[in-house]
Amino acid sequence: VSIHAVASEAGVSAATVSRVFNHPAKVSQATRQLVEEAARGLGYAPNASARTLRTQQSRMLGVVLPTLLNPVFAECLDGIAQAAAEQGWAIVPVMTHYQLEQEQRAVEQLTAGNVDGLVMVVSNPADSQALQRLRSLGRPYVLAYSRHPDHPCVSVDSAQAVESLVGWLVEMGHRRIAMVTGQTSVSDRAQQRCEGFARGMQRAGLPPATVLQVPFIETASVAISALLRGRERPTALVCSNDLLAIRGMRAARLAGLDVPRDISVVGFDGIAIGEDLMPMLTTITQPNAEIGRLSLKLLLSALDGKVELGPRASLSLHHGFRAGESCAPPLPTR
Amino acid sequence: VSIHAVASEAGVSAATVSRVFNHPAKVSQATRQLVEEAARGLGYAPNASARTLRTQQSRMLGVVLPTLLNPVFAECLDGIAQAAAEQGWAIVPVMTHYQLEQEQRAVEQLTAGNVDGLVMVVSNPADSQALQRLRSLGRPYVLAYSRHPDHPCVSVDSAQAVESLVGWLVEMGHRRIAMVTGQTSVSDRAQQRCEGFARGMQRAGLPPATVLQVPFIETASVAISALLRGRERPTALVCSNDLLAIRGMRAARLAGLDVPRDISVVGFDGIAIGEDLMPMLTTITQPNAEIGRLSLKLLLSALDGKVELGPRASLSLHHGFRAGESCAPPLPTR
DNA sequence: CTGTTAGCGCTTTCAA
DNA sequence: TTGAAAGCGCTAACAG
Repeated sequence: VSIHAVASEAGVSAATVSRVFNHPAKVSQATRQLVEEAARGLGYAPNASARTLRTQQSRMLGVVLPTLLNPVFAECLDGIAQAAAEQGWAIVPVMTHYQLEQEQRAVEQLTAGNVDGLVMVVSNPADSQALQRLRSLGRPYVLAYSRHPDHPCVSVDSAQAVESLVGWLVEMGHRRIAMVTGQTSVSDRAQQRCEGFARGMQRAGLPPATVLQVPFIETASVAISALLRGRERPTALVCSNDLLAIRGMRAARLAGLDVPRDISVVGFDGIAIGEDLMPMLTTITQPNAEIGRLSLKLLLSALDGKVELGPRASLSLHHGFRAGESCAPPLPTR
Repeated sequence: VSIHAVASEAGVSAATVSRVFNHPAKVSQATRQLVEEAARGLGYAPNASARTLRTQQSRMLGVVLPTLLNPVFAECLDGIAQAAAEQGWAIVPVMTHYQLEQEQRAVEQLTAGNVDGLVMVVSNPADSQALQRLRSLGRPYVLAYSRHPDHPCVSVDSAQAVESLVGWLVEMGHRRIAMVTGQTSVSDRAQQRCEGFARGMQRAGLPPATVLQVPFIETASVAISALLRGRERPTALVCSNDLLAIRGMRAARLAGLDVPRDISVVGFDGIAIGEDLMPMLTTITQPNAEIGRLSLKLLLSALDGKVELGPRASLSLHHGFRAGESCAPPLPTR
């Protein structure tokens, strides 16, 4: 059922039907009602591809993200989807599983697929050719979580967050604090968090501390256990994300340590499930859904021409802190 | 850069360029190479909407699901996305947040948006007009997780799973077993699980037991605490999903009970994070990613004409069981 | 306020 | 094996 069916049903031209849907004010009251009725009667809905072909606007946005298996990104995509739905846009998500090459392919696929813009979730500006490509194509895009002077980003200041967190732990009495992180070479966010950690330790006048890097999530528990079994083990563990922190808590318990009595654990991200744990995970929270929502809104503003999508458009959001139950002052040393 | 640009660059007609991309065998070796080179040189990629308009095939699939905030659905969508990417299809997810009305809208939006088919995740055949609509439109669709004799479904037999689970608990020594579930009126899966629970209890010769319904996730902890504070409290809690089970464990601990010593807790779904908890969550596992993957593949087979999408196409998968650490024999009564 | 017309980029007969 | 031509459904000048 096409626009012509509606047109002839209503006894008007296709152009008029089109106007009723796109510029209702340009059509007389009477004609409009006539057309609307005909459309309803036939169950007509404008054909999206025809409209896209004609207007060069698909009202679809691509979202490139590593995985949905980390709740951070699920929460973020949820925010993106919500904002998109509100504005009548559709989203097309593509998962890269942290593979640069897949990110590349995703961007290629999405741009060929006529999306009007993209949200790149945790893309790494340092080594992503995908971003270059987008720029050279002139496709509007926004980076979520990343921070970079050359791109429009929506993020929180992780480094500062971790730095102040370290201060908080020190105030609580901790001295031997270790950092656990994923591969810093592939994640600029992990890097920033480590940097914040280093700054925090330095500012507290403490010596540079252990930074345990666990490349694969599967081996995290093992590595953390080893760290905890050592003598002079840390009294607090700062983890670069919540999933790692949760594994850290498990590793600690398996090593016979009580959290938080024997060891404090802190995460980063603020995924919802952390609140339901026992002990509730202490963590730096990011407004994940909000980051998604705002990334999308920023993108839409740009498509509206309301905003120029340069680095100056970047948004820096506030992080939060969930006190939780996984931290406590260290036991007095005997 | 359109097909004509490539055509004139290569000194052939647009039709030939089209053939090179769609039916390479119909073009001579020489011409093909010529065209391929020209296309590469110009960075040409066929315009998706034009192609869709012409062929009436968008290579896009809609996915309607309640939320990404429950890892079950995130895992499922991950599977869907993976299968789609493998076959070169794009997906357009829409979240309903369990609102029937939004489900309706989602289907309307997606069909108008020219998706070639849809995966409906946990749609409730009993009260979803959206499914009727899809059927009357003749749009292919597959239900994930649902079980219904009139629709093509990909699911596991929850009732049977819970029934056997109850048997396992009874064998372990439990007699006072309670079920905790979300609103059964809106979820046919919750209903099935409760039914399996009832059957299991009956089969064990135990009296019909408490079934605690917690409509809102926020209030789950409160309700569960109340249940656990009662005298003659249950020694085991069967929860209709993992999120509920995790909250249940927290509620138990807050009530001063040790899991599993004082109370056993079992979940349903097999979300990944359950494995990292302390104690590791005992649960009936569903192959969530696989359910997504297979739903999508079934849909694609139907679009290929390889399969007729009737109820006979439904797939029943095996559930699994993760022994975990959240269950133990009940303490001997003094 | 409404209709006519042209064309978005592509695929597919049909004819050569 | 290739090209010419028509048309998928829609929108936006433009003219009336």
